[in-house]
Amino acid sequence: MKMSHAVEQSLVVLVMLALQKDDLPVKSYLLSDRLEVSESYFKKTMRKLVVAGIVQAIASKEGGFRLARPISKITLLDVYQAIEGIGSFIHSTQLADRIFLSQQSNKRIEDVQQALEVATNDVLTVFNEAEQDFKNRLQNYTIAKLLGHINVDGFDKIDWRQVHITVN
Amino acid sequence: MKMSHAVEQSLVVLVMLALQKDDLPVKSYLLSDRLEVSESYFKKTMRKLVVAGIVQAIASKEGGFRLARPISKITLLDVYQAIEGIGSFIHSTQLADRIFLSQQSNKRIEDVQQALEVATNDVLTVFNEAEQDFKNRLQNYTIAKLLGHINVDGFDKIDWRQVHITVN
DNA sequence: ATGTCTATGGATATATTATATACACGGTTA
DNA sequence: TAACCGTGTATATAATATATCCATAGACAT
Repeated sequence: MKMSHAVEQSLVVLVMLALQKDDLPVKSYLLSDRLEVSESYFKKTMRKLVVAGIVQAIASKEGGFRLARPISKITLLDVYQAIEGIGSFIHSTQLADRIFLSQQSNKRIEDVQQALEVATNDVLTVFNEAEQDFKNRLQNYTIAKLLGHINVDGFDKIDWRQVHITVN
Repeated sequence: MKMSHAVEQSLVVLVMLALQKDDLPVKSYLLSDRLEVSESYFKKTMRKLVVAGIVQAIASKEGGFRLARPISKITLLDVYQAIEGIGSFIHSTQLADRIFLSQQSNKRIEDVQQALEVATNDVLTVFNEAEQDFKNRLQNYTIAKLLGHINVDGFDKIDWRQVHITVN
């Protein structure tokens, strides 16, 4: 159970785009070079962010990627789910139901069996609650919150399209 | 990012062993048959629980597996970590440090850069906190708690070594 | 409208992990 | 000591993550 590297890569890219001077689109190879990942793989990752409505893609000369909405409306959960999907990371087979089926009909057996099904269903409930705790924490942090130290609307912007980092 | 089926399987097995009559060891093929997994794979899973000190293995005729400690001292986190490992599910590459290295020396650039590193490190911090939330929830539930409905020390025990479920 | 450069989508390849199987070995108990 | 069980190793298969290539479609500048 490991989280994809694409999640961390996406978050770094979003921080970069948030600081892009004049909100100009940045080409994929410029970003993938800095991240030290292949451009092809990077573009597939970015596509997921496009589908999720987090970034905007411009297919044209002088095109590239830029943010699709304000960083105050992009949570860590949005990014996580754009990459990992919205489903749960617990695949719930109905294991308990198959295990405790009784061949006999007997009042006491049925009682034990029902209690067992309750117990095993509770296992899934607890895991789902734990996963929800995880996701709730991610939802409480936006990119804007992470960049709280930086005056994003000020003049400390960077033009990633230049080779060297510049400040206007 | 998916959790292994072995976690759910392990928990079901622990519930079964907790209800085993007279705490007698249960052979692996009896358990793997009920779980509908291969015996070989199942034994590898059980080995992890042995190493973690959760179950005890008896290699002998009339041997098998039984619980190594009381179910009040086996948490869902113990089982999760026995299968998935102790480590984090976030592989922390030091991505941020490689991205924002500046070639120039400039006071304002250094300031922005430092803020960026703070921001990207905060990303990892939040994810680690979220993971900790997940694990804290699991640690708060023991097998005993899940079986709260059942009188475990009473007479409603089951002998999984019999083909049919029996109640003494 | 046309040309240019970009993202897109499909096909495919490789690496890693999860799941599965077979078997020789050693250990424990009856 | 004999019988049986878990252990360890080697190996196979499935699924997924990561990576690459290339043909195509789309947007912008002119």
